[in-house]
Amino acid sequence: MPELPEVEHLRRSLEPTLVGSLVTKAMLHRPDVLESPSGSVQDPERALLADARVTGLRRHGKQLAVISSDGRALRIHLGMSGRVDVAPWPERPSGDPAATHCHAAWQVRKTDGSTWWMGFRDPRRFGGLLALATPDELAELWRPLGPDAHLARPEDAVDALRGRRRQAKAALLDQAVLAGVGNIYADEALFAAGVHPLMSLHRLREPALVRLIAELQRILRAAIASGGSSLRDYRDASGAPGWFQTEHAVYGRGGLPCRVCGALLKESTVAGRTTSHCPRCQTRRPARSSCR
DNA sequence: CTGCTCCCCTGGGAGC
DNA sequence: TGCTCCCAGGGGAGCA
Repeated sequence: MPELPEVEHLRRSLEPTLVGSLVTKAMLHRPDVLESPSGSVQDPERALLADARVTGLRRHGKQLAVISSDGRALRIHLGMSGRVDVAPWPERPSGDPAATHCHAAWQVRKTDGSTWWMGFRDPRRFGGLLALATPDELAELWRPLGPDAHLARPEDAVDALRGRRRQAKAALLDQAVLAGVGNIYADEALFAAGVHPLMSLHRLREPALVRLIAELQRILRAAIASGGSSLRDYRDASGAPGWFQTEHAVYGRGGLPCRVCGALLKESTVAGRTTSHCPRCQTRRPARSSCR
């Protein structure tokens, strides 16, 4: 599961293959991973953009959408374990372990005449594909989401958080507040900003909110530049892992010493998710943060 | 509104 | 080597 940086890295790595290309074949191996806003899908191949010319790849938060010239779009959500792979056609041999849990596949032809294979794999099937018939349907789908955590202007992201009576971590994880932040980057941003995960946002002063967003966006940018964090499943479209996980200051480091102050990081459950934070660097009153 | 709990599903690692 | 238990990047539903 990929969070925003992994999805953005995927979007960028798919662009050279997909944008401008023609979808010459679409295959659905597992019907229940494909839905439409109304629920059922009558014509799976058309829903998967068969015969479409791809004009762009858009991302909002953790969701990716393949846009075609006739208005159709396909929303890809990776869930916890989703991946999209591309490889030169013909399709990888069936014995290839990389072909397991491949629920949908495409053949695309680039303008240079080369033919490529693309596959959507998702072992846990928390992700999925959603077929949109028009640009309006995509807009409607994304309307409930908060501003994209990476693309939003800092002041707009601060607006999204300001005044909410919620625990800071719960708010960051809520896609309707700010889109794209998941468990890793929520913990990392809170640590970098010196904010305790249980701190109520409405008790944060303006400078603390500004700092939280600044640190969050800085970390997201750095993670995107690193190709994202690879824990277990995540790989980009060419199968390469990211390496941002080596930069994690708190995520997955419960019980280990804080890299800033040396205190032992605490692990707990916040908003239903495993959370680690530094008891010394992340106070409930971030204005008095003792580190950095 | 907010926060819980439970559920969806498979695979990998730890411990016995 | 094999079994069981627990955990995992996400998100939605139902309930207090």
